[in-house]
Amino acid sequence: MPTTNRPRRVTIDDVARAARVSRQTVSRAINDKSEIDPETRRRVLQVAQEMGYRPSRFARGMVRQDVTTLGLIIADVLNPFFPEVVDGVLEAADGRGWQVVVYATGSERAKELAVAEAVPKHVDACVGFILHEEAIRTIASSGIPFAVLDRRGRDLAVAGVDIDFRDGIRQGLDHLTERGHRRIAMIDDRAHALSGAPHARRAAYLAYARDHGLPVGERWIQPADNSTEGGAAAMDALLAEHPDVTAVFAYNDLIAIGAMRQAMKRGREVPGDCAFLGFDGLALGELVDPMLTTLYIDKRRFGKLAVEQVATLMTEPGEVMDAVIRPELVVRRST
Amino acid sequence: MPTTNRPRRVTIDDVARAARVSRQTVSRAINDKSEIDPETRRRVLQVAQEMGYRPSRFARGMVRQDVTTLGLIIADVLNPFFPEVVDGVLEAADGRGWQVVVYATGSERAKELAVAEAVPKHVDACVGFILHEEAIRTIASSGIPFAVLDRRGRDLAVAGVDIDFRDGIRQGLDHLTERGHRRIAMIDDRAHALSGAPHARRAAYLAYARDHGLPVGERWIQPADNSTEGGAAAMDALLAEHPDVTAVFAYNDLIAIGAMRQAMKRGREVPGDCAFLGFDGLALGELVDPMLTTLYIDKRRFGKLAVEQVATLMTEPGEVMDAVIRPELVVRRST
DNA sequence: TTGAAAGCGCTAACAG
DNA sequence: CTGTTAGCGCTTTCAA
Repeated sequence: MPTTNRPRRVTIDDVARAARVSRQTVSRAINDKSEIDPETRRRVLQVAQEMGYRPSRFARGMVRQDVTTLGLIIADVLNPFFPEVVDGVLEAADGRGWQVVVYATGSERAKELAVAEAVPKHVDACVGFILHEEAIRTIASSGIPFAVLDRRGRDLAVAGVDIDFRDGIRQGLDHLTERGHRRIAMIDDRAHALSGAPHARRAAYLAYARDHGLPVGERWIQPADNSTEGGAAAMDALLAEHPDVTAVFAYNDLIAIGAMRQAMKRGREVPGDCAFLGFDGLALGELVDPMLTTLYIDKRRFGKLAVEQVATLMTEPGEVMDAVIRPELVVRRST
Repeated sequence: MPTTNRPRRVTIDDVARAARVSRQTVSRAINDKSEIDPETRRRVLQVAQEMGYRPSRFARGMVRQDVTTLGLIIADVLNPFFPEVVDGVLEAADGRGWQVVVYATGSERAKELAVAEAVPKHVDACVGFILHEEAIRTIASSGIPFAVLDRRGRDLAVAGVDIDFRDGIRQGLDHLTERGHRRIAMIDDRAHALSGAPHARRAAYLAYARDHGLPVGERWIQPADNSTEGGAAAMDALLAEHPDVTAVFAYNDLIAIGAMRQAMKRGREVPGDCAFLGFDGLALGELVDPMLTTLYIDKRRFGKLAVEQVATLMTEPGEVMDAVIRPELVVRRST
């Protein structure tokens, strides 16, 4: 067996002993305090370095209650919607000196629940984009300051940010009908539709169609996976069922782009034969051809607002705040 | 003044006292241990809930040394290169039950140094995409397990992943020369060029041009901001200086896309008048028109490998590993 | 400038 | 099933 065999971590006491000083003095050296002889400090630091000493962040955190860690729950970093939200959150957190721990759930129920269970043990506060209400409740009931990133009008007693989908969709569909469109289909996010979560986009689309006497309804809603590939596949299905469609309103830009490209591949001219309207306002929308008309939402602000809410909750516990983000129609070439 | 005035946090002892049990029993209830009467548990949980008790993660971490927190340093989430890296890191970390704390530096020297200084205090291990060597050294010397995400062939005694830019660029430029191109310009990342960090892409481009007698060199390198806008601006500058350019090799896909679109706006046909070659292989490259030829690198794997390296370092301290990612030429329509 | 004592809040191990 | 005893590793008093 080896001569040295200590799985135990090197502690401040070990260093103190080796440097022949009190652990207090080691602490002073490590933390760069002033009340210490420069020479002593040098020696202590030297010894600490050699021994590979690293202060335990738990022991330190225990006595100085000053670091705040924020949990950030998102669905999927690969969906370009989220990096912008994350950026807003990181910036707001950084401004407060907070650490940010990121969790991705893929919006899967089991994963959301698992994260909801674990998160409160590891962070001081949390903001999250969460589909399943049960997961939201789990976090809320843990008692940590918490804001949902997409309250979707849920009347839970939880702080959060709402996006005014209804108004956004009115803007978007007004725009399409003004351009003369009537057979406006919707390509929806399948996972969202199946989750049982409130679905303002879908509801607003149906309500608008009804109120304006458009010849469309449930049967003009085509489900899709949340990706460009999903949008493409859904477009094929849509064209098969409703070849006379003249405009498509998509759940988001990613799906819209996939659908639009597929339509073009199938020989449709955009926007001549079929117009496309997205939702989110991804940077991506300006890079495709034709550039995508979309309902822009300020995703960085979205993230920031949620952080501001939990910041308030840290001082004003129990407060239930809300904030609303209003989408803005950005007309480009696809409509 | 208010009757209740306790800024002090509710501790396990407070709950124990209120529930008239030992704090051990409270601990058992909170942690869902089996050795406890269900009725006692219920009561204790109830009291804890009412008092707003939340276990201190520091105190807990102190006695159970089981949570591992990984620091992840990136430049910018908004650059689509990073979400993929982050995804790989999150997945690898999640598989090990690790938490991930994310820091964005914008590759700015001051910010990188600040993060490098702070990170070791807050995490157990770290992987980072860091431009400035001084920041790398700071983290390395802190003693935490650490792997750089982009070692760039630096001969530091630090674990990390290398990307074989030299080979990638050979593949890319071979492809362009086979297509008959000779006046191949490069659009470079200005910040990288100015940082003093090793710059394999630039070096490989120049070496290739020299070795193959291409009529280009330093003066055919145009600096750009790292964005599509940056690429567009650089393309204008490039066309002004070298109107006879027939192909552009860009620092990355983002810049390539910006440059390509600008060239088209200026009346150049792509790839007829001017071909474009990117680097990174972003999903984005398939969405633009024409689709971008690029040197694909597996960014998720990139992140994963780095995590594997620090995982090894946790058990095998001091080991200096490396891994290499080889770019792969993906020929699409822009060349 | 240095050291000794006193906890921070929690759980593991053992005893009852 | 429940309580008691020991720390986990560090910093903040306070004295020397």
